[in-house]
Amino acid sequence: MGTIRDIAKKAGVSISTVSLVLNNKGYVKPETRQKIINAIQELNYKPSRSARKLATRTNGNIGFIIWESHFYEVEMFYSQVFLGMEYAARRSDSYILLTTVKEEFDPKTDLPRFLKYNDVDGVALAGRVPHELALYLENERIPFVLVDYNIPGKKYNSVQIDNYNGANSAVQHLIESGRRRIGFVGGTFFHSSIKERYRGFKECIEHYQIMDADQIARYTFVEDTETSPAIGEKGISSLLKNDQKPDAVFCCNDTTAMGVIKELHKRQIKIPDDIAVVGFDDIPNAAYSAPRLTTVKVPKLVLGKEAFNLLNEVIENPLEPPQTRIIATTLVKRESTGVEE
Amino acid sequence: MGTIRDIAKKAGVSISTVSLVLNNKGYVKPETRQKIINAIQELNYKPSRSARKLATRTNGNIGFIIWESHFYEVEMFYSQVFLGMEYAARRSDSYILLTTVKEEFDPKTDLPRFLKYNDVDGVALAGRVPHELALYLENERIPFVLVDYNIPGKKYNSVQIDNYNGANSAVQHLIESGRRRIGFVGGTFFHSSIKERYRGFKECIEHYQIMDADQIARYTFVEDTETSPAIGEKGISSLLKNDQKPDAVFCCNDTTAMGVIKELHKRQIKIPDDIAVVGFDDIPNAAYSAPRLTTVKVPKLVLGKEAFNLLNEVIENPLEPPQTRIIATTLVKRESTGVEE
DNA sequence: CTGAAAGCGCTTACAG
DNA sequence: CTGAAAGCGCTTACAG
Repeated sequence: MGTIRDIAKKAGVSISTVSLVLNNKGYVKPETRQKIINAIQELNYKPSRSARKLATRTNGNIGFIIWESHFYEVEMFYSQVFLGMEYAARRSDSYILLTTVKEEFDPKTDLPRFLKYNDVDGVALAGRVPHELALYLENERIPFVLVDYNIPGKKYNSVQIDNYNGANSAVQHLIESGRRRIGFVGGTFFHSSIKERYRGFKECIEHYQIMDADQIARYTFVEDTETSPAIGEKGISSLLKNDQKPDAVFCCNDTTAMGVIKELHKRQIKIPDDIAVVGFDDIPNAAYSAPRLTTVKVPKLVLGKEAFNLLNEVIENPLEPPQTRIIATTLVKRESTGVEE
Repeated sequence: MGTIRDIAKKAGVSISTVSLVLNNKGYVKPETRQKIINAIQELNYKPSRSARKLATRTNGNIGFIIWESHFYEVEMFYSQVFLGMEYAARRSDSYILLTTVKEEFDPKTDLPRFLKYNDVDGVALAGRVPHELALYLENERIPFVLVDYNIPGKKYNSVQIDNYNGANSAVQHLIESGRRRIGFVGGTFFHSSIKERYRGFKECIEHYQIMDADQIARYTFVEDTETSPAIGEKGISSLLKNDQKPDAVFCCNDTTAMGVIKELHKRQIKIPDDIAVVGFDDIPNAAYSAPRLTTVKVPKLVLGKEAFNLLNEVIENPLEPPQTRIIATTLVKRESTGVEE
């Protein structure tokens, strides 16, 4: 491989000059630059990352932390977010170190090793994470951003999905296609994103005045657990106990919607003829379920990319006030609402 | 944070001695060691990774490469393998750099940046990967291991699932529970693991002599594409055209089995009463499908851990002949074969 | 058992 | 426009 010194010798210049062209700094005479570039190519030279990082006193690494349980789940949501960050990182010279933390988290013993050994310039926290971890990062003044999550009562840098408007557009779509008794099925509001989706649902209905407060309440099913198909099954079963069956259901996410669909099948209730179903997320399965699921698509790669950009800004400029970046969603119309595009 | 020099000063020793205790090398008088340890704790000192890596001329990083399409798929298989590696890495001082490559791959333009810049000591290739990539690594003498894949005609270091015995035990289980016309549904044999599963299936049937070669052929459905539920649906539909319906199906993986189950439901064929179904992998869904799926469990975390261990051995000892490590599977009996444990 | 010194391969003022 | 020199924070023979 060789070192910068070999290049300098071969090109007949000093290592300072080589370093300048390596980093595209200062002004180097074109011929000199060319000689150096040639030498680099001939010797297939790659600068040592460690040496460079040592000299510049940076790490060039970014941490990506996710709940362990999310990694065991079926949904690929956070893998996609990671991939979005990784894509963005490819254009920089940083690497992303991915690791998990457990639900029960104590900074004293459970700190990811890149934090313990100070090997990252900043951290992205994906989805729900232990609050102790965020507090630790805040105290240690380690730059970080939350992705698709926020912590009540705290103002941190974060990248969020536009849950409110996403839900709003989904419900509007239902109303416009003639639905008048629209139910909601969801998991714990501990995730603010789900709370926001509910708000989007509720306010859209209020805006169009198709149901009164009492009806909304009767057509709302929320269980205080992590979302799952099981919630969907229970939820729709519960809504069906109303005297008048709902003619549409907005589910807090696709996973839940899958449960709803399963239960409706079981009861031989036709989708979308009897009841339309809408999800949120656009998981891979949504396009392949029977019927194919209308859903609010969350651009996960964009989420990751924005998280990367924001994090780097925070690293550059740690003293700026925290900001929130909102990522827009798009409604994907499929069979489950009967108006596939 | 401070540097090693601050510790030396505080403890009243030289930096050499601090380095010795940091690395647990040589012999340091207990009192001296204690003084140093105290200083480290008081100053909350963390050695600089870059400086250490520069001095030792190592990277301390390992690359993990996976097909991009695998990342978009529903299955979490390789995420789990990655997690197994990450767990193992936690006990060492290395980081794992995860990235993807596209299906059409040209080393000249598509090389992961950690290879381009020489930032890893070795690489794990997870699942099917471009052969050009493996050849590149071989030529460049970069240590690598294949995980759950191998390249025909090449002898590389690899960690493999015991597909043959896994399939064998699954089919044996079917035979022992009285099944006599056992079908096979699978995707492309390009993946040697699927070929091996088929071999395990076939040889088990031959061993028990429950079907002759002709029958085996008639009850085998293989489509030369990547596995998917769609293959399962098509496959079982095809097998059902036999005069005598099969009374069991061994699917090349759970994803395929899900398609089989779906199609059987549609045709109102009872599982396991009419037809028993077995999968392979034990994806999260397998335990929640209706009926719950009997399957061959692949210990993904172990796979990752062994890959990490083997890779490190290869890095230490690059000249050893390539080895293959086989990871055992276990049969998980559930409703779909009627003998849940 | 411990210290002084050289070296790892870069970057970055500072001269000129 | 380019070079000499110091420095980043470690490790590692080598003395003693």
